[in-house]
Amino acid sequence: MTSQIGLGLHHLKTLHALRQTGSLVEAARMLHLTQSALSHQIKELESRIGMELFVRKTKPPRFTTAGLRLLTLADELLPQVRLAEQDLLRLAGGESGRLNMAIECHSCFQWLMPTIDRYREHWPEVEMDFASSFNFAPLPALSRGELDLVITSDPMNSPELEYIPLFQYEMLLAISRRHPLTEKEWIEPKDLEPEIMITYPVEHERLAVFRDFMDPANIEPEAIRTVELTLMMLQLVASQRGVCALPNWALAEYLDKSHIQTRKLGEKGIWCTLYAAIRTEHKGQPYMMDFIETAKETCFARLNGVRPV
Amino acid sequence: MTSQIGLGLHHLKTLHALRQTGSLVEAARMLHLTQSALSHQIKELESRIGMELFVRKTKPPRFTTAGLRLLTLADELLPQVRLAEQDLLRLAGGESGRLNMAIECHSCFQWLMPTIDRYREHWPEVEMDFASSFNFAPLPALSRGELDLVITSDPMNSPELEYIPLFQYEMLLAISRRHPLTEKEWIEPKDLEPEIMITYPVEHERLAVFRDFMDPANIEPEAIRTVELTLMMLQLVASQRGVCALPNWALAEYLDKSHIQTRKLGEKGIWCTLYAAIRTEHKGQPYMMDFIETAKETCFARLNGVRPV
DNA sequence: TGAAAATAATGAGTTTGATTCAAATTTATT
DNA sequence: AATAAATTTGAATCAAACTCATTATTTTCA
Repeated sequence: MTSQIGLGLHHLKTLHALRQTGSLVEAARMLHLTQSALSHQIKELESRIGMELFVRKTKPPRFTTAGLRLLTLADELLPQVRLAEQDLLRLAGGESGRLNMAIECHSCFQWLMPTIDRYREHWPEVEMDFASSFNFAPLPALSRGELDLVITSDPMNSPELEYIPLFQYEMLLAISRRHPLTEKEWIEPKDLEPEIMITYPVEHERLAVFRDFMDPANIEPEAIRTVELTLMMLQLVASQRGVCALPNWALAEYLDKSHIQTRKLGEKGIWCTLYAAIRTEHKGQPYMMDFIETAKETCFARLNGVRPV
Repeated sequence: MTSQIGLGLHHLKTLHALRQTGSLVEAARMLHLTQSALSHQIKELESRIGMELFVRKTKPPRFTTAGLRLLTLADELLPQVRLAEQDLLRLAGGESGRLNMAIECHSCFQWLMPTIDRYREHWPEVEMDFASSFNFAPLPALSRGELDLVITSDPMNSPELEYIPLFQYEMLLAISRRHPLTEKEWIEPKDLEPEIMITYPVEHERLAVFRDFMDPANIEPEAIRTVELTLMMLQLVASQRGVCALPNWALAEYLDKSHIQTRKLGEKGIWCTLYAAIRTEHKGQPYMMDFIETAKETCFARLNGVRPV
């Protein structure tokens, strides 16, 4: 072609990720590349079209007209590419699998439902189901083949299981805005000693507040109260009946509406990784990997505060 | 990304060109690559998605479902990419140019009009005009700066002019279907000695039948009759008033309707290249190169029998 | 404001993937 | 069956894209 810019899909993916994350570092993590790679890539593209694509001086980068034009293109193309690739996978993979799921992290319903909706459109023949029981250990069930996919934040080592990281999130403490701890920038373990902790009804070790924060400091809360629903937890917190630790993205939508504030757990905060656990034999299966891919995309698109890998 | 096929725009361009040309050789020429490159490229892609994209055993390749799916994608994406690149060029290039055109090949109106229509949508500020006079030499006018673009099939050497090849076409002899020469597979120069040649009213040397076919064999036709309109030429041929030589693509649409047949000129046929002539200073100017690009695309899309470069 | 941390840019070197070349193989043509 | 055309293949080449290590810039916060 004569008037060639030499635009490639990777350019569009980069710009797309850059807008979504707001920084090269994060975008790079999302794309499994180095920040340097993206920097070079964009610079090269800019030199070819003879213009800047975004203004670097601002914190979330501000895109120029040219950059915005390419983002528009990315928004048009990438989904179409995605659909085509799904179609090809289905054509090739052929076999329709089974997808019995369970979640360990109860807040996950929030993004799991939209994920399933999107996924079902392209894999109509995949049989999906939920193991909704609250009181059994999903990972052993996965090993035994009763389940096919488990969303979990603490991998349990096993040769037959494979853990694919979905994203990272921060565990925050939710407190009433009238709570004395609002005075503090971040929470120390001993701050929680006089508090009533509201948690999901799962084993102690499964909860990151205990496992990664209070237990290491050898601190116990005044009391523990378990509730099954996130919304109810927040009601209790708002009405000063206790405090609770929840993922930042699960809290995000309630911060404005309710009388709740959040604080970091420890100076650096507690960061967790959410994984999709599957049996090793399923690794690489198109219908499976595509579900995970869809899940990731859904999360990054809908959840505030989550980070790649 | 997890379930990555690694599809690239170059794959889509290749498939697209393959469908348009019907063979790897031609597709490669269209993309300015070797046919080997395309072969490797496709094979690699096929191995990644685990299926064949087209059946090679047939003359025009028959695409598989997977191949068709990718072609659908190509039809969606490539135009969008094209538009975006045009927008970027315009954003960058800024200056709106002038485009005074002239054609030496009279049949060219057929594709020039659609080209201009498409082009104007994206370069509304470029001022376009035609030098429609039939009896002046366009190339000198181009040198003098009176024109900006000339469509010609015989370049005249000059340091300040640049020739960009658009496509190749075959010059065919059009004869009545009751004409005795229909007996022959292909035409020899001496076959034309007793014939009345119908031509456009331009200089003898400018006509490929004479320059490349009869002159070298030192043969003259019985008589020469000039007409300005292609359609009238064909009417005369059909009613046995003479024969004429025209580009294959100009003839294509009349072959079914009228009582006309065509024959190759010489065993191998006469192949001509059509060029866009511009002043060297304009080479690389976005608005100019993009016009030429649009012209090429229009031709390949609308004209039967033309070949890349 | 100045020091430390985070983020981005840069240059050199490396890797990977894409392309070419030359030769072999297959397919079409006479 | 023989020749020509198109395609495939493998090895070598080339260039784009990436990483690593370093420097520069920006942001944060004491």
